[in-house]
Amino acid sequence: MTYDPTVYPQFAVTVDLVALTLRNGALSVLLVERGEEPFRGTRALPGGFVRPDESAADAASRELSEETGLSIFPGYVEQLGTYSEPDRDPRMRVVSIAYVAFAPDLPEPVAGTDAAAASWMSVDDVRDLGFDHDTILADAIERVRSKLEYTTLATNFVTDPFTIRDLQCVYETVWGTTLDRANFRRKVLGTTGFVEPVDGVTTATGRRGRNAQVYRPGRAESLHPPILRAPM
Amino acid sequence: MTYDPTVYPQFAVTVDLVALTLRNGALSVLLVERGEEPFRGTRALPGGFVRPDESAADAASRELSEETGLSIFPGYVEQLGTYSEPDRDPRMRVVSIAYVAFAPDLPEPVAGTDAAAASWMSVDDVRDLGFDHDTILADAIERVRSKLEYTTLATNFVTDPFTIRDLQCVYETVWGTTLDRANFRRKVLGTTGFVEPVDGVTTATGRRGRNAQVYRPGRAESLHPPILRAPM
DNA sequence: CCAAAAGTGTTAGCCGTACACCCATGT
DNA sequence: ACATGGGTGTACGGCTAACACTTTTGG
Repeated sequence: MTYDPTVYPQFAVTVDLVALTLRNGALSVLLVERGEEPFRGTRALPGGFVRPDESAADAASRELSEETGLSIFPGYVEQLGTYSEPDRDPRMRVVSIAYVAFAPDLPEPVAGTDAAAASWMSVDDVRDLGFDHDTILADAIERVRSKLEYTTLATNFVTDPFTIRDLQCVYETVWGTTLDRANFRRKVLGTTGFVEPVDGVTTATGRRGRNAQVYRPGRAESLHPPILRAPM
Repeated sequence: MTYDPTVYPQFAVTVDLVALTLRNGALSVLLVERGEEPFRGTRALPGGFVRPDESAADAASRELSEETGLSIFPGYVEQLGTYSEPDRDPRMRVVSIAYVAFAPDLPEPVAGTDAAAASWMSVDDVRDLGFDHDTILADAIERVRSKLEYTTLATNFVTDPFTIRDLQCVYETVWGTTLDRANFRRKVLGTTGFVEPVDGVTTATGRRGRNAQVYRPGRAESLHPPILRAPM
């Protein structure tokens, strides 16, 4: 035992953000192009250092606002996991706490702000991110896919008055499958607290076809029974 | 923007361990009694600093071996989450990565080693741990309860040749419920890859009643369909 | 009228639940 | 013989999957 624990080692601690949304019918992630070494010119997940007086969750929320250019980020954020391989950053020892954010379709980041370098990209087109961010992104995608099964997470991908069909599109896009319309409707409406109807019809304009009832998110957070995707 | 990101702040990084096992028919956790401030004399989760050249997962495995006094820890370890509130350690800024370990019943930690101060305690009897360890333990218990539903985690709580009944006891103990014996058996055997039969009967000695077929863990890691506990 | 989308009905099969029953073993 | 625990059978209710049908709206 040659290790002296009274002198504890020092680490830099960062947050990395996997902000997910649905854009153009594809699950999309917010990426930045790095302006400095290492990995200058390659894409990476947004993120930054945790400050001495804030929690990692606070740092994640702060960075999300800065990177999207929105004063308050309108989605749901949860911790994904922590990545701590000694060589994951070539400069120094960095431990990074990754967060996943789920948001409805957001405006394109505005030039002239911190968010200028940020842009949305379909997760199917993402390859060769800097650091270990390919791994982090893969973990985040697996997280969102499985959380759709047994939580009401899907409501975080649509804006407040939404239709059952909107919800179905979330499931179909994230899972890459198709679902039976009638059965999906019954399943959602049969789960108390998943959605609540708003007493007014919608989308009377522009579209063909009958107008749809609109809903808001309900109070439930977990689904009993779950909505299972096909066993593969 | 008065923050200078070129001078990144320094943190201490630790791992905290929630080692769970089944002892005397109760879900039990490994605890240590702290020998120094802060929280001297109170119980806490085992853990320690991450060293400069190891990942957090390596640190978790190393600490588990040291605290249990076993050269190799015979269970399954996974990351639980990271706890980073600025005031969670009164001495300094510490970010702690928590791990959960699931193990079959292990021998009592041996005196005269690092593990001397460690002991198993039923989670129902645990209160007032130091730091934020009550929160971490609660998160770990919720994790194990939900992972029983949709993964083969239960096999990590029993030693290699086990019976279906042994598995059922894991579920009943962790969930605090009772399950129908016949239906549980069919569910387990009907899930391909959950368990594999060993061609020999068992426990011919000591017990009353018919001898039970013994099984080993299968290759599957996830359960389709899941074994759902009652909706509460 | 036709197309498109929302909403409802219906049926057959599967699965979960509950419980009864038989088999093997030790006292 | 009997108690104890392993293993099997079965019948019923509910849920799911698949698909047909009706209703509403725009072109």
